[in-house]
Amino acid sequence: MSRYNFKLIEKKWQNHWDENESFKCNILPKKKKYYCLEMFPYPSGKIHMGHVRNYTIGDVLSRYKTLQGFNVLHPMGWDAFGMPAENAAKENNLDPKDWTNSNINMMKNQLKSLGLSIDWNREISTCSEDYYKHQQTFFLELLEKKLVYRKENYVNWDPVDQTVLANEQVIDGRGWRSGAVVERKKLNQWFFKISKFSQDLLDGLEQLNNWPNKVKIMQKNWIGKSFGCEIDFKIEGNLPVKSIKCFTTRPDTLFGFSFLALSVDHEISKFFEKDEAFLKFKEDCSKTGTTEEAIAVGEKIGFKTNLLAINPLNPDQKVPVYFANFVLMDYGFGAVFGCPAHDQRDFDFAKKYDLEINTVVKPHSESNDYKVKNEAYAGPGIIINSKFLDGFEAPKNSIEETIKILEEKNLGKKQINYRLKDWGVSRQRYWGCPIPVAYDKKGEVYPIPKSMLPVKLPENINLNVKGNPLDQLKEWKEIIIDGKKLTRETDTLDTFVCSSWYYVRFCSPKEQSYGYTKEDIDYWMPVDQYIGGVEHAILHLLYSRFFMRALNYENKNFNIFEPFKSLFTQGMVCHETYKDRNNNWLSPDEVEKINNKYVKKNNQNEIVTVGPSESMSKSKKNVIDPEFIIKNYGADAVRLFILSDSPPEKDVQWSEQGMVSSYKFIQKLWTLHIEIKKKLAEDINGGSNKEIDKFTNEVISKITTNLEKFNYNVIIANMYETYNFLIKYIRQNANASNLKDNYKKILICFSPIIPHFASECLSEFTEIQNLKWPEYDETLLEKEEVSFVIQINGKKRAILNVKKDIDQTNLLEIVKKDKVTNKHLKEKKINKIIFVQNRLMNILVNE
RNA sequence: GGGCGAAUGGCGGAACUGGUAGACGCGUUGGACUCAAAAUCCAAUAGUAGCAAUACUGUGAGAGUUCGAUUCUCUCUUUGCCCA
Repeated sequence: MSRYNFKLIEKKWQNHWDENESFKCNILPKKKKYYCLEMFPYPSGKIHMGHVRNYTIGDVLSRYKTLQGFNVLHPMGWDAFGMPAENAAKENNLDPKDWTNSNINMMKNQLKSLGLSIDWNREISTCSEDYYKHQQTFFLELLEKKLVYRKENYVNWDPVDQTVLANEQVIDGRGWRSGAVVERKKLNQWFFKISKFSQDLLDGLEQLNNWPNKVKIMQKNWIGKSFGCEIDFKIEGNLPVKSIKCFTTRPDTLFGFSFLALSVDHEISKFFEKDEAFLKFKEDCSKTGTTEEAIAVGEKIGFKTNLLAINPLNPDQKVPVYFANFVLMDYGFGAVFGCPAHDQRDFDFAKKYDLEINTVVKPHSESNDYKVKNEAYAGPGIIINSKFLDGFEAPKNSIEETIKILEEKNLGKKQINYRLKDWGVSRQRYWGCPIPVAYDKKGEVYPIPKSMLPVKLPENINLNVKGNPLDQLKEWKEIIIDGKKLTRETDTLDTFVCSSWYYVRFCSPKEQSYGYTKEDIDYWMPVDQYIGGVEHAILHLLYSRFFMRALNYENKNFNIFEPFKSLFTQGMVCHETYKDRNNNWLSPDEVEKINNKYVKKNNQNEIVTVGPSESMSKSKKNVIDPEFIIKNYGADAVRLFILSDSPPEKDVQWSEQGMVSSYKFIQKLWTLHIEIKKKLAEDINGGSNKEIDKFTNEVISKITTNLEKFNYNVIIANMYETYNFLIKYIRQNANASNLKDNYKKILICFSPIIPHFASECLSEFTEIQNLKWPEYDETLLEKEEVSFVIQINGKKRAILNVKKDIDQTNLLEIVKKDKVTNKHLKEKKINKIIFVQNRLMNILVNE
C-alpha cells in the first residue's frame, strides 16, 4: 500500500494555490466580508513555533469562513522597522534594508510551506517607502489636529552609546549593551496625545464583547481612571511661594497630613538650583529609576525645605515640605500630601524622618482609639480623629463628602485623573520612519510640505557611529523650504506607530495617493477576528485603538473607532529546558533519553538536568525549528499537532511524541482513504444505511460548534473519533451506499486543519473550487434510544437504554425489573422521584 | 502588596444551560505479525477489593446550597499571568 507522500502532495497544492491565486480577494458588495488578521511578524530571520501556532489558528478560521461563503480577507505583512535590524547590520556591516528584505524572503517561503491561505497580493512591509510615506502624511495630519506635540521629557540616556534606552533596556541602572551607568536626561521629544482619548478609550472597552476580559481589565487599569481632588496648600516660609497644588485620591485622610512631598523637578526646585546639597540630592534621586516598581521598592529619601504647608481643613496644623524621590513630576502636579498612617510609601518616609503618624481611619473591627503601628492601613473603615469628618464610611462616602466640603470652602475641587500618559514616539535611531518635520535656528517647527513627502531614509550610510547615524549626515539634514534654510528632525518614529495602522493598509495595500480609501475601509473594516499574543494586550492594542480615533478625529471619514471587533490571544509554545553539568543550556537535539534518563548525545555518561517547561526562547536554547519539523513531517502534521494538545488560548507543550503521532495520523487517514476508494469501487449495489448519515451529521455538528468556539484541540479529537468510526465501519462489511457523500462532507470538515491532505483526497471526487461547508440537521441529532441514568438516593446505579421520550411511569416499571436497580429498591419505600426527560431519574428511598 | 485566571488518571486534556467524570491523544501493559527488530494491527488502562457480576473511593483542601456539584457560593492552599 502506498504511503502518503506529503512532500509531493503539499508542494502540489501550494503551487496550485499560488498559480490560481486562490486566496486573492476583492470587494464584492453583495457578499458578506470577513477580515481575519493575525499580528504580523517582525522579520527576524526565521519563523518560530509561536508563529506556526498563531498563523495556523488564523488559517483554520479563514479557511472555515471561506467555506461558509464569506469573502475573506486574510493578509500578511512585516513589522520591518526596529532595532534588531540596526544591530545586526552594525555587527555584520550590512545595510539594515538588505538584512530585513532577505529575512522577509526567507520567512515568506517558510510561511508558504505551512500552506497558509494568505492573499500575498496584499503583502506590505512597514520599512518600504510605499508604506511609511502614508505614515508621514498621518503624522502631519495629526500635527494639524494638534494630536501631536513636542515637549521636553526625561529619558534614560546611555552616555556611551549616545542613545535613549527604553525602561526595559536599563538593567540595574546600566545600559543593556554598553553597561554604562544610565543617566536621566531631558530631551525634546514628539508625543502623540493619546491622553486626550483616555475616557473614550475606556468607554470603548464596553463595546468589545468579543475581547478576552483580562485584556480589557489590563487596559482599564493601564488607563487608570481615578477620582480625586485637587487641593491648594497654603505655604509659609522664606521663599516667594504662596501655595502648592496637589492631586490626591484620598482627600478624606487630610487630618492625617504630616508632610508635603514634591518632585525634584517641581517648579519650586528653581529656588534651590544653587544649593549644593539639593543638587547632590537630586542626583541621588536620578539613580532610583523612574518605574513605579523601583519607587515602591526603593528607599524613600527626602530633602527638607524651610517651607511649611498648612492643612486646609485644619489651619492650625503646619507641616514640613520635602522634596522626595518617590514623587514624579508627571503624576498629578508633582506634589503629594503625605498621610503616613494610610499609605505605605508615606509611612516609610515618616518613619525615616521621624514625622507624625496620625491615624484617621480605623478598620470596622477596631475601636475608636485604634492606632496604626507597624505598617500603614489602606483598607476600608470609619473616619476617626477628623473632627467634622468623623464617622464617615471610608473610602465609600468619606471621599465624596470631603470633596464637597473642600469645594464649598473653595479650598479644592473634584478632579478626574488618568494614569495613561501621552505616547512618546521619538527614537534616536536610524532604522525607522523619519519624522517629517524640520526646524529653523530658533528651534521653530516646520512641517515638511506634503508635496515633498516621503522623507526618505538615506541608504548606504555608516551605522558604526555613536548616537543617531541620521544626526551625523549633514547633507541629508539640510533642507530648504520656501527659501528657508532648515534642519531636518533626525529622530525616527517608534515602531509601534507602524503597527498601529497596518490593518488599515491591508484594505488598500496598493493605493498610492493616501494610506487607505474610504471605499476599502467601509467594506473591510473592522477586523472581524484579530489573533495574537497576550503580550500585546496593552501597548499595541491600545495604540491601535488610539490611531483609529486619531485618524477619524475632527473629520469623520468613517464610522469605525474600534479596529478589532473580536480578539483572541493564543498561548505560547513551551519546551523543557536542559542543562549540562556545567550549568550551560543545552538544546533539545543535544539531549537524548535513554532508559528514562536524559543524557548528552555526544557523551552518554553525562546526565542532563531537566528544567521546567518554559516558553521557547533562544537564550534558553529550548527551541524547535519549524522548518526542520515541516521538512520531516509535513505542514499538515505540524498544523495538526500544534492545535491538538491544548486549547489555543493556553500554553502548549512541544512534544516530539505528539508530533510523531500527528504524522502517523495523517498516514492512517491516507490508509483509510485508500480503503474507502476500494470500497466505493467494489460495492455497486449497496442497500441503504442510515448509520453513516447519522454519524456524519453528528461530526459536522461537533466540528462546526467547536470551530465557532475556538475549541480547536477538541476538533482534533473529533477527527480521531471520525477516523475510528470510519475504519471500523468500512471493515465491518458495511455497504457503500451514502459513503461517498458523507466522506466528502467529512473531508471538507477536515480541510481547514489539514488543507493539503483534504484537497488531495477531495480532488479525486470533486472539483475543489467553490466547496461549501456542510450543514447539519438538528433533528437528525436526536436519537431513537437514549441512555437513561438511574440514580437511587443520588447514586448512579445503572444506565438503561430505553426509547426516547419514555415517561416516568413506564421507566419505573423497567427500573423495577432491572436486576441491579431492583436490588437497591427492594423493600424500600419510594419517597420521591426526580425525573429529567431523556436523561436521568433519581429515586429517593428510605434507607 | 493589588487585579485576573487556573488546579480533573502516569502525562496533555474532554465534559451542553447543575444531570453517565475521565471523550480524544500520548505513555504503559499484554497479544498478533516477524528468525528478530522497526512499522502496523488488536486488546486493556482512575484507584482499591474481587475470577467475575459488582461494591466502595475519587475532579487541590475544607465547608455550604441542592434530590444531584468538575460546574454555583464562602474560606484556605498551591500556581500562572498582569500591574506594582
